[in-house]
Amino acid sequence: MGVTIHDVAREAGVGVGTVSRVINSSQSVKDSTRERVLEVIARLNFRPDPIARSMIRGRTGSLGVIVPFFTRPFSIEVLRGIEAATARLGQEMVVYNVETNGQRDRYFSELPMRRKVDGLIVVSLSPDDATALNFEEAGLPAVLVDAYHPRLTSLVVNNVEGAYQAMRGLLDQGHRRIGFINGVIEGNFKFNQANDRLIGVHRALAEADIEFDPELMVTSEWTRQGGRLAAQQLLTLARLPTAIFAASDIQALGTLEVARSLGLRVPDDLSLMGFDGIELSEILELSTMQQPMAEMGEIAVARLIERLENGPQPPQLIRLDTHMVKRSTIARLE
Amino acid sequence: MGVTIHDVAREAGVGVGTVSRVINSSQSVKDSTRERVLEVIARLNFRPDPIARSMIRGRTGSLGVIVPFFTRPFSIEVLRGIEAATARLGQEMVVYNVETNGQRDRYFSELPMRRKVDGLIVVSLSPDDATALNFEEAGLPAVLVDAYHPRLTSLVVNNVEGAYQAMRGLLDQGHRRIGFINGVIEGNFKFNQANDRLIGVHRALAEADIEFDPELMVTSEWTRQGGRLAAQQLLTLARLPTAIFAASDIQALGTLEVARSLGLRVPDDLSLMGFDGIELSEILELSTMQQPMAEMGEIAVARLIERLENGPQPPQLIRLDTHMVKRSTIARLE
DNA sequence: ATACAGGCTGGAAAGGCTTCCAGATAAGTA
DNA sequence: TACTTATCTGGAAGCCTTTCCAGCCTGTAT
Repeated sequence: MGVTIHDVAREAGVGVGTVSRVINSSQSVKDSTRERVLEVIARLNFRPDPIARSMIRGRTGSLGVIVPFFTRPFSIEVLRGIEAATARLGQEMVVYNVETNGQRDRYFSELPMRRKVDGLIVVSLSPDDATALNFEEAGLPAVLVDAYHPRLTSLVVNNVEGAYQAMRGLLDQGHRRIGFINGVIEGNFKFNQANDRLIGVHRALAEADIEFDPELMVTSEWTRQGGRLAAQQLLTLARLPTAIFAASDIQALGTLEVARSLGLRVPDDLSLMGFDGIELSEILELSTMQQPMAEMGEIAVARLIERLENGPQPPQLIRLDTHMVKRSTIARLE
Repeated sequence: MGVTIHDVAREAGVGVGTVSRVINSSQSVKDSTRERVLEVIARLNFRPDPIARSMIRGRTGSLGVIVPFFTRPFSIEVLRGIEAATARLGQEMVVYNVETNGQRDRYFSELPMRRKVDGLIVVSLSPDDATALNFEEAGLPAVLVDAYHPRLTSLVVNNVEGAYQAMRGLLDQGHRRIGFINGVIEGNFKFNQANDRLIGVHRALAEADIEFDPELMVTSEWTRQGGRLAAQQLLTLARLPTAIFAASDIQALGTLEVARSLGLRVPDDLSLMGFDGIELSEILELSTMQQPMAEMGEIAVARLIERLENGPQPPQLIRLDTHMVKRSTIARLE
């Protein structure tokens, strides 16, 4: 315990510089010397202290992830991709969970100061201009996943197109009266997925020449309970929708529960389409729009590391595709 | 960017020692001095570098979690508790996911060397003696969750009692022919939850004066697919069981799926009892034995921090209780 | 007026590594 | 043999804090 580079140097009869060069596999060390040092390192079971290393290198070897409600299936899937990529690259992943606006703001403003992580991945949260600038000035590379800011590399799914296709899936089965449960607009931050999905819905409707009926659109939280509340509203309308598109699988689950409790059979009485493609959707046999969640995590790490190795890069907007996975919650309307 | 304690000292016309004392709120600083320094700190937006700090303090402010398949619902729930506790204490949580024995062994042997975390929480993995000793010698405090080692503080659920009660729940409903799907024994490591649960099953059976029928006990992996395989075996027996107790909810899910595909109605044709109490069990209306997962995570952090503050403590075995939550997958056998 | 205790303060040392510069050695050239 | 060049190597400086020790300055007791 506590064996340092000096101990190794003394024991091997060389200078500390040489030991350092061996550790960092610099080529300008004579083979015979290298071997001697290596032998001592092994014998003493020496490991360079990562803290001292970061101290001088200015890199910690850790990547931070700021993620709201990290136990949400969506977050978990993204985290899975991030973890896989960081582990592969010998980096560590530290997760900053946010459940309140206060927490979010604190992390946004504090993290750049304490340089405890080399880079930041922000999931499902779009920083405001001041925050983005702050990241930049502090020299903390950041990439966004499922969120967007013009100054930061952002990974998003084509929400407009995804929602459009989801609606088309329903429309193509003959549905005309389709409920839409959207996610609630995020705090005071600008960009959000919800808006794009709404646009896609409108486009599909317009294309099918169906007039948008406001009472068919309900907004709720991105949760099971939110889905329940929204479905409750939709499924007690005087004129029932024959299908519902929920902006997330988790809201679709809530819808499913309400439908069941109301004695509505899915898909016979009600067709249902989700969004995300979390594992639950498979278990529930829920039709959905699949997002490449883990892949987004992996790409985010790759971008971050690239930025770390090669210095500042122009921000990039990376748009990935969703695809429909048809399961058994959709039926043709006779 | 890059403002150090020296800059502050110069700007405030004091020595670095004084600035340090102000930062660390030592009381031996004259009020007038303190204010002057504080003013400069605010003006320069100075934040002490956490790396330099850990360098000298020997504490990093991070806790590591070694967890197998961290996306498993069980792991996530434990992680949730850990995250909540660490965040509350201003610590960071870094997660080391393990998916192979190699990974596990590497983390076990490497982590104590690189002192990147102040302490370790090991979930669902029981270290062997050499590893436990290694932790000790390296001075890395570790606590185990859902795992056990005599030299380490361990948090477990009363698996014997839990399994016993689960079986009693079934027995009390008149079931006599009960299948048991157990989890597979973990690698070459000694302690495991599976064994205890088996003991509980035996006890309940013995008490009910039922002879143990080996063909009713199947072992599979702790996964959905494992559950499917086991259920497939159990539900194609010549004499079908009227109930099944699965050692985890996730295996119960697999069982549910096989039952459905075989045209067996749950609970009419087959009663089903799970173990864990993950969110999915609620969604599926699955009866189960609830473990206090998040709570285990919180307690683990508390113990670790206590150990960190107050120095070595004798290892403790903390046993928590499970409790039965009755939902709709169990019916009385007529 | 002198001595002394106590409160504050400055700054060197330490913590473990990497990097850079200069020196030493070996090899090559005239 | 004398001189260059290339290859290796040693060790000091530096990264940014905290801590410890010594010194300064008051105010108080004698």
